[in-house]
Amino acid sequence: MKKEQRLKRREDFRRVYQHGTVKFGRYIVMHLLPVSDSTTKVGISVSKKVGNAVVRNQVKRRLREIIRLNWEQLPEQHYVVFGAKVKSRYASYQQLQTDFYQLLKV
RNA sequence: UAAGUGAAUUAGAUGAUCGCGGGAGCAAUCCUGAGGAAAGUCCGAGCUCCACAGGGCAGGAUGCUGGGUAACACCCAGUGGGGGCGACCCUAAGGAAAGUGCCACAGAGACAUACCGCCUGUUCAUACAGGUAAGGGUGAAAAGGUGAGGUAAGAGCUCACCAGCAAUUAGGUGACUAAUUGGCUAGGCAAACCCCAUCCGGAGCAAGGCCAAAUAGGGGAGAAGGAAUUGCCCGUUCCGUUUUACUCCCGGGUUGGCUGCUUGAGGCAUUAGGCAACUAAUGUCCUAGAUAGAUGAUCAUCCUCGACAGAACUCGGCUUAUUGAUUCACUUAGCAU
Repeated sequence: MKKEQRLKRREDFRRVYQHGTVKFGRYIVMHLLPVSDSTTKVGISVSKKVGNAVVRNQVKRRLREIIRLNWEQLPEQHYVVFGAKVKSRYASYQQLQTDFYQLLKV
């Protein structure tokens, strides 16, 4: 994931949460918002409920890896925010990946 | 061999593919990239800004001695006390004749007191008066303890030993220790207030600096005094008393980029000093700097693959969490020689 592919500003996150559509998976939550003036950007959110800093980092890295390898499958010209559910701390890489594919299909 | 005590080390490795942060380079590419606790934010400093002639009070911290350090509540070496057969471990350990306060329940009595008992006197007797801390009972704690003498009964009343106190002498830088002598003595709690000694400005990298953008030069109230001296007072300084100083309230705007940002009371080795903590000299090494926040995924091999856990200005400590090993020194018990 390059820097320009990331969603950074607090304002952008708020827009996606307020106006976007939501899809729930087993371990992940996906927020989608179509935008006209930008390419696709992705943000990851892992709350402190998931675990301590080590656990949160692990979940973030796995999600980032999955997103990087499947970048082509994401919709174009969208802001996407992935949120990790509390269960995700027990999920393996494969489980997260299958969850990710299912969310994209729906 | 078993049980144990005290230290120290390590924190998976190697290779392949894809991928991320930082640095160098025109580029290809190369180099580099989390911990022993990075944690808790509990102490102490550096650094930055604010304030600062000075004095006093309040408040806080520390509390056996000597040393180490930039500093500390930390470390080292000792002293006293407590625990363990021992290696060793624990210890907020100044002052109780400056004052105040507290000592539950029980008990006659918790700091000045005779409940039972014992003895003496008066009395036929009950009872009363006096003496008495040896015995009983209560309690965490009750007039130093044990033995002997002594006495109406007793009591450091007398003596011996032990404990405690004071003085002298000796040793030690000192906490203190030892010996001798003396008078034989009326609790505990200061992690209760307090007293004594020593030390102490405030806020923190979202500190602070630069650049850019944006908004505003506003409205209302108080007002002859106000502000600074970051708790208070004295003192000092500054501004204002002609609406304009100043204070409070309302309203409006900004939270982008660069910098601070990693070379430091730094690590390692040798030598010298010191019991040690540590210090000095010389040589050598450069080892993260992100900002929605960089270390992952998959596979193979080795030996079973591991716990706690993720830098956010930087150091020195403390405390807490924790797996599997390895090494060294020592103690006790048993067996063999």
